Amino acid sequence: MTQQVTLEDVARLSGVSLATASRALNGRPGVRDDVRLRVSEASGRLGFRPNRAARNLASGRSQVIGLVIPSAELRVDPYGASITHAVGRAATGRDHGLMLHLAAEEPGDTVHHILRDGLIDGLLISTVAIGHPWVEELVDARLPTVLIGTHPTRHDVTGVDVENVESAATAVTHLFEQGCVRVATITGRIERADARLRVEGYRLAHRRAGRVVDESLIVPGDFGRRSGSVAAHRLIASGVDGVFAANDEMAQGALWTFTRAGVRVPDDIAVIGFDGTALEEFMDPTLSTMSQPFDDIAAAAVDELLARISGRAPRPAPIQLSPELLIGESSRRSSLR
Amino acid sequence: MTQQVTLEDVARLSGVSLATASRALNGRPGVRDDVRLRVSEASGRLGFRPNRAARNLASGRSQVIGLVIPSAELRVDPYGASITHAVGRAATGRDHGLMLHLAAEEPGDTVHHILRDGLIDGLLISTVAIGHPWVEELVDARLPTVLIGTHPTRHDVTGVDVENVESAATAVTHLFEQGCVRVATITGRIERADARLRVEGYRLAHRRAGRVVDESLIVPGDFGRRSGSVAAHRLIASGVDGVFAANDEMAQGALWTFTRAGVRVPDDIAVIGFDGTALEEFMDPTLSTMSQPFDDIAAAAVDELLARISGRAPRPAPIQLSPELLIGESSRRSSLR
DNA sequence: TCGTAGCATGGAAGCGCTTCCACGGCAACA
DNA sequence: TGTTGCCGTGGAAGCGCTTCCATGCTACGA
Repeated sequence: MTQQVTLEDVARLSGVSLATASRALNGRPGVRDDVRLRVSEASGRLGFRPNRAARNLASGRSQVIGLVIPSAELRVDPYGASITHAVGRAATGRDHGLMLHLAAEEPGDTVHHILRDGLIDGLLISTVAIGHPWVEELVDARLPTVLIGTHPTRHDVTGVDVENVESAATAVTHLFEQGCVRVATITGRIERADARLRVEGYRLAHRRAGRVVDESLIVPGDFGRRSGSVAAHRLIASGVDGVFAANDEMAQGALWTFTRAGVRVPDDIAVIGFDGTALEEFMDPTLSTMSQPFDDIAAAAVDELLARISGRAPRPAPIQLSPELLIGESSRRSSLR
Repeated sequence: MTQQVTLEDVARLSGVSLATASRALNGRPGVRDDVRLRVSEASGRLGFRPNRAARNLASGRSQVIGLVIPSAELRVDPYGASITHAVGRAATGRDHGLMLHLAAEEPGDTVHHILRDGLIDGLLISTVAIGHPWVEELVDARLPTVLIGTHPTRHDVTGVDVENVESAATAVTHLFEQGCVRVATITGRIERADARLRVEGYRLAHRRAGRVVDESLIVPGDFGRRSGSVAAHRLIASGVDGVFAANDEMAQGALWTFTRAGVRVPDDIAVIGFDGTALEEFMDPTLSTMSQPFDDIAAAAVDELLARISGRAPRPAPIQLSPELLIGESSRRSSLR
């Protein structure tokens, strides 16, 4: 019903065999130019749309890649939307479709679905999903896979990520440069590699500045807005004058708490986040952040995945990109410079 | 490579024919219970994963539906993420995959991609995409389609939406109840049906309250945060004490402008939005809104689409759901009650 | 002039599954 | 006991495409 014009029709109309018609339309070599033209013209005239399923079955490739992202992330964290968006663009730009797999909490079920859904050539797994036990199963399945993010333990699979340590250090150093002397950090879920690496960057910045880290200022969070708010509460009494939150959501939560508590940002406490998901405009104050190059990350991830799918598989090696320091009002202390 | 266990292996191991094995695994009638059990056991033992492409080719169904959503929407408007998320859940819950189609600005290309991608059984088109000229092409393609939202002109295709007029009226009435006497509205892109319907609701509320609409208080916006901010600027001098924004993004933009300008919310001006995409917590002040039942919308849309796919196609009729009034600080005027 | 390489083309075999149809066996009926 | 009918099963024909292989042709060099 949806399909009726088949390759055979095209072949017949252009007076060639199925084989030739197929070759002509797929740009395979060994077809005379005039024939190719005739076929493609016939195809156009008939409104031929190749049946993907058949092509997939015959060729073993579907031209579709999957993206696994935890259900909750897409809903509440702009990071998920940003990544999804960027991956979608990247996939489309490379003539591939994108199957979205929302990973529920229940483990096995998801994996089963994804693998059974078989019709994907490869899989992209978002950071936020890494650490879920079922991710292991996926990675172990014989399906080309690339992570978006850094896996805490496994190095047998390629991950594309921002350079977390150096970026976090940049953020903290920026606070130092604004005159902050006592800088805290609100961490992400510490099981996650990126969360740990950002703490490491926090330490690195201190080391570089010749300062000593006050361990009590490393406050655990979970990347959620609420946890940023809670952490901020704890920090108000601790005499800090700068806060580096491991993502923008927590930074926003902290900002909210500070504002409510009458703490002036950035004058009393300067704040900087990470990700670049909070629109820099239309917040009060606008948020400083390390903005992730989502499009570049997605492009790199998709390219890497396609390479693996087509067998051009270099050995797994992390790909790292650099975020950009965006200075907003939450950390700009003109008075203190 | 990714696939090696075929139905034939399962059939052989369980000592039945392909036909029976297929029937057994698909729950088709006409298979003795013990045979069915034997087959499913063999399937499990071999780790059989049916090849989707083959199944699709043979059955003509792919168990995959597509979601079209404008590229930009997913990135900047939480509405897109919310819808995508909800649809993903709904599709998965009904044992269907979800292909994500990010609609670029360029028209033809997108359509071509989507249709060529053929391997979807049906299509969901998000509100935000409605109005784009290429949507017409999609709707006209012989592919089951359901809209999420209301199409401004076409009624030959089913749409699932919130009851916009009544909901908008509820929001505005709520402002009246808080003591507002001069209420403005910031509209969405007026080409869109929902934008128009919400203005209609705004008028309806006035009519019900026996008030007359001041046309100058109907300020055009485009659903973007910035336009809310710009509109708010215009409104500050107009002596309004209440604003109904056609979505939360614009409400947030307005809130930002008001706060910057020293206008107290809700005391000077009360604000209410629409959508429920702004987290009600962690804003200052927290935003009142008409919260859309995203999950219900998605479920209804997917169900409707699946019905059409399987031929159980009732004639196109809009399905309408009701949002919920969530009262936040931006409109709660305890002092005035 | 013949042999041979090389190219464009067609034939046909699948890819792995679903499903129509025919068949054999059994129970229920006359 | 013979007939009818149903149920469970297997055979086999595709679904629409890709691709291997064989074929015929042209063009070239010997």
